[in-house]
Amino acid sequence: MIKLNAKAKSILVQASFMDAGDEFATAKLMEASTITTASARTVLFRESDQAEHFYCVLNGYVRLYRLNKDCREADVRICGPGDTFNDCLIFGADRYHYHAQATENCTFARFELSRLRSMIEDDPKIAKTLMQCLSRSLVTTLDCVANDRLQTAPQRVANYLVMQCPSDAASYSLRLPFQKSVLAGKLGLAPEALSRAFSSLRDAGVIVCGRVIKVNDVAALKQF
Amino acid sequence: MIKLNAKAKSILVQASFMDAGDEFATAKLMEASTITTASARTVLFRESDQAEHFYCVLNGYVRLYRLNKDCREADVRICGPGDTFNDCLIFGADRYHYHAQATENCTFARFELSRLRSMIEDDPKIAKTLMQCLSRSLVTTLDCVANDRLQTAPQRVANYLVMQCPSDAASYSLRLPFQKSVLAGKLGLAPEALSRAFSSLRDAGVIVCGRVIKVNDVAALKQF
DNA sequence: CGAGCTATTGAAGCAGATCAACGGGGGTGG
DNA sequence: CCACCCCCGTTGATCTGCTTCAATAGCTCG
Repeated sequence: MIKLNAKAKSILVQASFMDAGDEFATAKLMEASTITTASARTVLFRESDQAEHFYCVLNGYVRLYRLNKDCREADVRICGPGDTFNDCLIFGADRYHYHAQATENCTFARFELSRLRSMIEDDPKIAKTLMQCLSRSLVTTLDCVANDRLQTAPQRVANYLVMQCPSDAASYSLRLPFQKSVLAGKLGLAPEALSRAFSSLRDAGVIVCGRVIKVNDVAALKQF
Repeated sequence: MIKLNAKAKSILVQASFMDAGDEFATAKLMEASTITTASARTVLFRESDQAEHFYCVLNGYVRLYRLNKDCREADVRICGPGDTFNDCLIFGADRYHYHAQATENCTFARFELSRLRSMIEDDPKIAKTLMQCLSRSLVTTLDCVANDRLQTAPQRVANYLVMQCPSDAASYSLRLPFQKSVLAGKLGLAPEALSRAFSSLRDAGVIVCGRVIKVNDVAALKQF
């Protein structure tokens, strides 16, 4: 166990999952957390392992994914700084629903599920906080289903770029916070399909240069 | 407003979303509910309408769906008796995230979001109940993403049939509780694709006769 | 500077959507 | 009660979009 350093603490406090409680509730949660790290490609847990922890990502990105019987992988979610996962286990099954793998060196705040359960019984503020986590996870996942079912590859990419756009900017530049293959997985695409989607957006003023993506006309992307 | 009749009440009590609270909490929830009905094809609310209610289905099936900009529809979830929806709005956005339409004549227990919020603050048991709802919704939706991304049409149908199978039966017969087009939407398929998926399962001992489906070999389906 | 991984591009194959036509069953009205 | 009609479901044909496979180029990190 590593003691909370200043940066981790600040991310944890800023993480939206903390912002519902009052100071007292925040302090209690903070005190119940254990900071852990995982190096790139580490598998944090596997589907149907005994469930033990709820996580809040402080640093890096985590893939949550499933396997089919041919062992092909499909991401169900990518979690970055401030995101929580395993919220569905607090009052749910006692087994993980997916595999989790660090895409790079990562830092987490980790909470024992059993301890969270008893904190919730005692403090409605904490319950509220965790309900907000659950809501966010659910909305994210619903959006994912809708996007998968309604949008083509270029539309998904355009949509992602629009979502990342700082408010009301007409054009902007973005450095991807992870590898393109991670973005492909997040969007439910093969890496090749992502690459082709980017090229098809070139006409709409999207210029890709390594991890840096330049969006010349946000409004045009929204049409896509 | 319609008074709870015996059947509606029994479904509501049995609905898993009630089973976490003690009798007192259950009574409070029951008292806060309004029973409403919707006739076939009624749209209950539309995406980005002002959010007002949390629902528990007592009877019938509801489609939750989104539209793309060409107005093509895609279901994100089908809710039947005992299922809840709009749990993500209790501590979330103040707008609906999808359209909702009754696929047939339906009955619901409906709760005002604002009232639920204050009940949660007062009673941790109710918070726990609603967290279980949220967890169930989230798991269902995660499964949906994973299935969409990992399985072909026949596999999705096989999986659905296996899920409906009474525990450990070697063979069984099922009457679909809704139209095939609803099942198609639930599985993220066009109706034609569902039809073809059924025929491709004929070799695996699946016989379709109108709404009745006979599954001769559940084990064989699990392989699919 | 080299090794290995990441990304791009091309070609081929496949799964599912879409369009169109037809058959049957259930509901409605006469 | 019967007949009609509409809608649901099926089947066939075509088309699009994505995956898969393969080869190559570029990056990153020892």
